[in-house]
Amino acid sequence: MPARDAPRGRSASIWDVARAAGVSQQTVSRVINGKTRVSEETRAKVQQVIAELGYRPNRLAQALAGGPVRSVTVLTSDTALYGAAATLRGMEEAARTAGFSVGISVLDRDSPQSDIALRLSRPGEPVMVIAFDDAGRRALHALPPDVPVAAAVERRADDDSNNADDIDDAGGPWQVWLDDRAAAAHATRYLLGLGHRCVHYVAIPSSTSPLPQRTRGWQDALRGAGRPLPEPLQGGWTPRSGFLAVRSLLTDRSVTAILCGNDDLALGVMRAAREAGRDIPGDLSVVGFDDSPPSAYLNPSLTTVRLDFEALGRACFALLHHRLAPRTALAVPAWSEPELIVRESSGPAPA
Amino acid sequence: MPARDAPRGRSASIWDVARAAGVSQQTVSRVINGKTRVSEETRAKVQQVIAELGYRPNRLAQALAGGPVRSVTVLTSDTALYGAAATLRGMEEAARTAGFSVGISVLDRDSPQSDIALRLSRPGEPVMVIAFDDAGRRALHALPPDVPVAAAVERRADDDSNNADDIDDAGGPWQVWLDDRAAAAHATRYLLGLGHRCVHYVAIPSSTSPLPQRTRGWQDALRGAGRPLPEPLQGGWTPRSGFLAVRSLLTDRSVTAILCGNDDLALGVMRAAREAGRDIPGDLSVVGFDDSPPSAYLNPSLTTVRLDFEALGRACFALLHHRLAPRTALAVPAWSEPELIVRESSGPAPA
DNA sequence: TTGAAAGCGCTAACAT
DNA sequence: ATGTTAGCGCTTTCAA
Repeated sequence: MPARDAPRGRSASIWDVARAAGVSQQTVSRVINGKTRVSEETRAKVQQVIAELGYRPNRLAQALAGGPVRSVTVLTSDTALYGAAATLRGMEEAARTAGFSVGISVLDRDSPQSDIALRLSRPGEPVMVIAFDDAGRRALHALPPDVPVAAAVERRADDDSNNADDIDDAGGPWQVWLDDRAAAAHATRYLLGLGHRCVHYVAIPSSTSPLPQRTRGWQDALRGAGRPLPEPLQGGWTPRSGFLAVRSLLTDRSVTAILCGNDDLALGVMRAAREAGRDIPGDLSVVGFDDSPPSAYLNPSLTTVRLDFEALGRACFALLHHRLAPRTALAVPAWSEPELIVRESSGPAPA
Repeated sequence: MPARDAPRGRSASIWDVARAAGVSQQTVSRVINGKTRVSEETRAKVQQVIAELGYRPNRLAQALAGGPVRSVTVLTSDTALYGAAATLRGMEEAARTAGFSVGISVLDRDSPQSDIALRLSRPGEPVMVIAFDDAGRRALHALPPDVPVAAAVERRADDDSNNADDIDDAGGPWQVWLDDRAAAAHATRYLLGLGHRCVHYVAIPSSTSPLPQRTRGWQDALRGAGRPLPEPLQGGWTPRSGFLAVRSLLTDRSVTAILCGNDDLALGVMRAAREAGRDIPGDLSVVGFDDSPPSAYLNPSLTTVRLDFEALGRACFALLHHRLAPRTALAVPAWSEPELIVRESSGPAPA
């Protein structure tokens, strides 16, 4: 066994452990990795030395030497948004539980796509993309082909659209999504069921063109009920954008129900309603999307669609994990279907 | 120059570039790192080949070979909380801008401290800790001594406490914090100035013992005004905990002003007030802490203390960066002082 | 200005 | 069951 110096300033390496334990460096490696080909006696001795020296394996070196992949980078575009933040939490938790270290890289609105590869710690580094919006989606497409990737996306893969522009399986089957479309339709039907003649919609910016899933679901329900389709109002991600989007609309008293692309928009809409002298839910019903944490405590509390972002994030990791190390069966944990949570902000249409 | 095979499946390495460019591997390294000792001609040639081959340096190998440190791991305990999430955003942005890759590891409520070192990708990996709460603080203490660390913490280093238990400079000077104490005092004085006899306080869980900064600031102001000090009410992090904490208190009509440890608590408090038939701000003033995004749009909109978490995160990285590579001067970007944002939820004491 | 050699800490393949 | 060897892709010496 080649002699190595004792640690001098630098922290203990696998060689230091090997020398102190009187075994080869390779045996230490076997112990670290839980391989079976080590006698109980030797294993115990090595682990004792590891504890004594405070040895911690260098994951960089492990990865470089071709060890199993134990790291993943998450690309996401705005962690200030509840959906992205919750999805990230789910991904991080699942990855950490599986022994992966998690890198995160936030996409600027206008970060050049050529940068994407440089955010990875090495060629071939596995990646998860939170691609609910356009920045995420562009990043997903800009990823080099040799990168193993799984993504949480907006649209469903089995979309029934005829629009060729909308067909896009660049991510292959390695995608997970929530059924926004059905959820939006369900929420809209709920409002129609309350007697509202029409339901207006304030849209979030979307990654899909021409029509995002939530917008489609809303249209599905209106069409199904034989109602006219008003133009969707274009909002952003913030309460302010919701506020601005509906301000003029609210002067029209025939508008009695508004579905919002997320809870923040709904917050702005409710504010605008208050300033317009509208009563919620007396003469205006407002429904949000996401069930972000404050929603249950707003005044009035917000009727909204609960989406299981955390479980979606966990499932996305499970998908990636399976892609990296296919085991017997692909076991992706299930996530809950979107669920309408009825609270105070919605009620029967005014007489 | 030793011959190497062309890339076969694996992506291009520095050797592939060297061979294709007809230079040594070392010269390619110089070009990558922007060293000056390369002729213009050679540099151009190498860069052209790099582009042709789609070569991307392997950051793992760079780090392993003793290159400059270009990665950092953030330890944080609950990214669902606005303060932690905003601080993380600031850290990530600053780090990415400086060319660092960012790892993130979320601390469980009861993750064993022995785990901490294993979350790092290598011994000596630099770390930032978001230590606003107890989990973060314990992680900060559990970090091995050879780890370069900077932390965003709750308490100020120059605390005037006499309690030895409270003195703790384990993190050394590599800490940044917001002046919670002064801010809480300011908010409390603001309420007293509106004519309120007393101000009650609903506390967030805290990393410092026995008394967290916000609680102290609140007490400072009450003492300064010669008012009695009610027991602080213990809340958690959620609206629900705020709701539960004050429910019984609100039956007492002499309670006219409540300061909350964060905006989520305030949300729950306002809900409880509504259910108790109290009018805000007519007969009850509520003030929050953090200025989280929804606050401006709540009903009523929330008077709160704005804290510049993102800038704090950026400053924390600047500190760490300087620690890793001391340059001429330590230039830590300034962050804003806490600022009271007066909105609709606070007003004069009832007659 | 450029090249060659050594080695970062580890794992895999092949010994024994 | 354990040891030896050869890299992983790069940066640092040191030489030319």
